[in-house]
Amino acid sequence: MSEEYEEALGKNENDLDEETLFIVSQTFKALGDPTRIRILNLLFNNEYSVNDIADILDLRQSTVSHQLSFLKNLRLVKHRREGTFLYYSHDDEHVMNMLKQTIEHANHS
Amino acid sequence: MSEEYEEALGKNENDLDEETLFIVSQTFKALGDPTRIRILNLLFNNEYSVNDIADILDLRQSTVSHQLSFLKNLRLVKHRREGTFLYYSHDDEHVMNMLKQTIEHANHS
DNA sequence: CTGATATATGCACATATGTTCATGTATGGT
DNA sequence: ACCATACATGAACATATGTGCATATATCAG
Repeated sequence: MSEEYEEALGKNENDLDEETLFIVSQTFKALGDPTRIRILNLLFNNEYSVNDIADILDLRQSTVSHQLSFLKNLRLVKHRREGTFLYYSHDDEHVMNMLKQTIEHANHS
Repeated sequence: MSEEYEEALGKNENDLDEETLFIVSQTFKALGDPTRIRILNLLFNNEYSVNDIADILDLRQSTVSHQLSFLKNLRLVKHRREGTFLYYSHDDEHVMNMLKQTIEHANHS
């Protein structure tokens, strides 16, 4: 048994509390789906309505709406109403930066 | 129809190619599970054998083994053999940095 | 070679997830 | 009030995912 092991056992200094674990996993889970990545990637520079997103990415309206709802619950996107239109935009700089970094990291590999 | 929309339609400058999409989503998916987060978090500073990890995190040996296999396929961890023991350690600084940042981000929120 | 320990792996199972269809709600125009 | 358009939502479905059991493989000691 290593000393590191003995050091780790008992103390849960090395482990994460349940709430942190939940928030972190939810955040990454949001970025773990191709459709949501495409949507967030589209929102990097501009805001778009639900139907705009569906048309540009060739997705069903309901699919986009469900995913935007998911992202909105996690406060990764926000929206602004204009008549019957809802214009969505990103709302978490930290997450958007991670996404950008990872996309770049993936592109030159 | 917005100008941004017209700008985006047709050009897929705004969309990601399939391979990038796959790599990025796989990477984030790896971080989207509480068990894998706990394992990677444990590996921040030290290497541990499979049974060490199972004992410390109170998980089944097969669960840990399965998840390490998952992480190893994505090159997020590597291992070093010593007799019958396999000592696992992290193998992707970029991913570990993202994890650390996100944990800190979650903790003071 | 045998036994003991450490780890990996295939299968089965329960649950989670993503998409679609159908329909509901909301807003504005006439 | 009615219709048209934009979006949301619930249910159903197929697929993906995480875990556990049982078993296979690997390495070493004797």
